[in-house]
Amino acid sequence: MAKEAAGRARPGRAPAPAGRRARPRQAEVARLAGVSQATVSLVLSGRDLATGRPISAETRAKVLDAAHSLGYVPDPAASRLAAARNNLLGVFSFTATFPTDVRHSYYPFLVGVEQEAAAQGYDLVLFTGSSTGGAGAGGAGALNRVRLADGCLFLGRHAPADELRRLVADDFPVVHVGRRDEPEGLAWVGADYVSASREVVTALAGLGHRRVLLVREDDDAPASTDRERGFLDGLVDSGLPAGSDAVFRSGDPRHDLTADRVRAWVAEGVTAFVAEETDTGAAWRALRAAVDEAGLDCPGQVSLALLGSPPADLADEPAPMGFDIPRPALGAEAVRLLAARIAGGPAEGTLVACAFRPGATAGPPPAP
Amino acid sequence: MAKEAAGRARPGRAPAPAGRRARPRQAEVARLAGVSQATVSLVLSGRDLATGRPISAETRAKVLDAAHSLGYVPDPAASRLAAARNNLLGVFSFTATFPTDVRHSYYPFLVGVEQEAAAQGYDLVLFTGSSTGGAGAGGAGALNRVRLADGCLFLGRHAPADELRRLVADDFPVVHVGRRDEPEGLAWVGADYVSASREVVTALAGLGHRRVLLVREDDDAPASTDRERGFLDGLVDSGLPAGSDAVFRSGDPRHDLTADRVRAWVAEGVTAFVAEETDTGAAWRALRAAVDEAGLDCPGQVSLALLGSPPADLADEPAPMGFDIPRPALGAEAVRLLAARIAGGPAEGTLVACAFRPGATAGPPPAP
DNA sequence: CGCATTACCTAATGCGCATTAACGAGTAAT
DNA sequence: ATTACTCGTTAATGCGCATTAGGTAATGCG
Repeated sequence: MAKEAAGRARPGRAPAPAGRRARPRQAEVARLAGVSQATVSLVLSGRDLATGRPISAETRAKVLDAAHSLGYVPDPAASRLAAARNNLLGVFSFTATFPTDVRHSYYPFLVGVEQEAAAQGYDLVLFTGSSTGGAGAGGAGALNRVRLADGCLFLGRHAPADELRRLVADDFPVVHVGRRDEPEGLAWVGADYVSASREVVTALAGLGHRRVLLVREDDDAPASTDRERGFLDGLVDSGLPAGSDAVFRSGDPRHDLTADRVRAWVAEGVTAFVAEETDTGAAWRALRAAVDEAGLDCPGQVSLALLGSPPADLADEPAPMGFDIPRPALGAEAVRLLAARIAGGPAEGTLVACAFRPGATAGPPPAP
Repeated sequence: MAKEAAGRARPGRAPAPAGRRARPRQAEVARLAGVSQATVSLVLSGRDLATGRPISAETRAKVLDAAHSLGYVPDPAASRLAAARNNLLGVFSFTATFPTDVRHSYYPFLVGVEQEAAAQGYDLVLFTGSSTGGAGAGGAGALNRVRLADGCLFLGRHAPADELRRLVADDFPVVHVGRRDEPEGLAWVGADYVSASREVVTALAGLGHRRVLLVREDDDAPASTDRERGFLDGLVDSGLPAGSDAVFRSGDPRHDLTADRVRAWVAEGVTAFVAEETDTGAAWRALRAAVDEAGLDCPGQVSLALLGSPPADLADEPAPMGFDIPRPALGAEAVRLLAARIAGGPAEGTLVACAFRPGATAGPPPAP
């Protein structure tokens, strides 16, 4: 393995790619402090104190001073390559981040993420779904860019299962935001729709309602399924009939949910309606419209509830009974879980409780 | 530089950190394809075609096959280390980033930043003012953390001049969001308040107003100065008197701007009032309140305009005439400028045009 | 006073990839 | 046949950092 002693050429890197050469390396710090690069590494990583590796206070000070005066910052790529960590947490979003309607869900989440990340000593790397930067080509291995960070959060329903699976299989710390069973061993955090929905139904029952109807769309996402389950659980808990006629499922609520139909239900004894929350809020909109058109007074003659938050454009209307997804809390919890994963913790799923919202659309049922 | 031939120890890395060892390296691909690692790198990066470095089709195919069958994905950390750049753009905010009131200005900006960054092939690193991650201590050299990125955007008025100066002096690519003259050679992007303000005045003049008054706070930030200049320019352009009595400056508009004073101005012939925009919106609030209290009908008896966007809590009132800062555009422009800086471009300042907003608070002056 | 500690520090090495001088094999030109 | 190239591929090297076996004073012990 001896090197050729002869005067071979020296390939390697070109001297200086012109750009900025200002960023100081550990070597410069070492030179300035009059020590070796290894010592600089030891001091700056604090590994000396932690592992009982003795470094004299004088040397420490010299190194620290030199590093500070040079404005030294470790190169994250190098740290990472050297099998350490870089205090960077990735955030990869699959949803279109930009349309205005997402503003209301993505940002609050980010607030929580940022706060908790800061608390844990991490900075954030925002990976953009459409970005083609970095190594792999745009579409295919785009997800691999995240490996630069110590771990990564994934947002949005459309995370490609196979790529995620690969990451998980390689034991790269990943946390998905939103319940997800797909890749085995994937950690996730999600809102507890089941409990929150149950609570809404319980509140309605507590007000005296005996017949409650759920209006939901024709979608089998976990978010929908969970809400229905919670709804039915709530009915059962309150001793109310939870048959299949307690749920009205429609692929197009705007057309199927007519005023006539609402009147018919009311005639049958239904006094409260519950709508699931979706991206578009179609079920809720249809319900409101139908009730209005049927000439029914909302808190007076029928009670309404929404299993989630109202769409942004209806924010100025009186708040419906329902619950709010604690997005900042969700973000914070995701970060906590991710940090735990990075530290070697298990890949578990975590539910975060939603906040019940009494609202102004529910009251006692009308006297018979 | 000859290596010690003697049987020295071999320190280096521990054999295998247990965890993820499954990921194939270029070396494995090379072995499977029966070529060298260098060839794999050349083929996979496509650098052979680009730089005219010829690689036989046969070899290419062998390498590609091997890579595919092994599920090879490049390690971004290694790529970035070897390439001396990391395709990371920093975003450092000095304002409290996440408190609710900033929500409305920070996020739209970030939208533009992210979009343009993605387009340019960069990912984003969000540095948090309070985060203590990384090497340097928290408070003092916190700004140095940003050096981990290829360049950095700075938001907020309170960027410490000396630290910024240091970065600029080291030729670290920096772009400040908001006009700024402080550190010589600092690149910045800002909204063109001068033109936008002038446009508002011109619109008012076009409606027939001959006496227009600017209400501003007692602050000499560029943002305020620019607005005043644009205001005065607009008056001059329209052949209106632009004396010092066209501007009312107050350290505390809430107390100084009374209904009586407004009545007096109106009696003197003032038919339109313009308020500058500030963080708190104090001038605009005071103006609205005083006009209301004076019992003046807004579009009818006096016209009002705001040099900027109304504060978030007044978003539901009728939109005032004025202009909107195109925050996404500003963000995008900032990224473009930063990318140019990284590529070795000059440190220039750039203005982005604001969008005129007709609003509903201005009309023709009342007949005399 | 000689040898074993102890306290501090440094040399050497590799992580995975990109880069480039150089080399071997053809092929064309002299 | 020797030189002059072109083509295709490889060996060697380093990016910046972390890691660890030693080395070298300074100190302890009998």
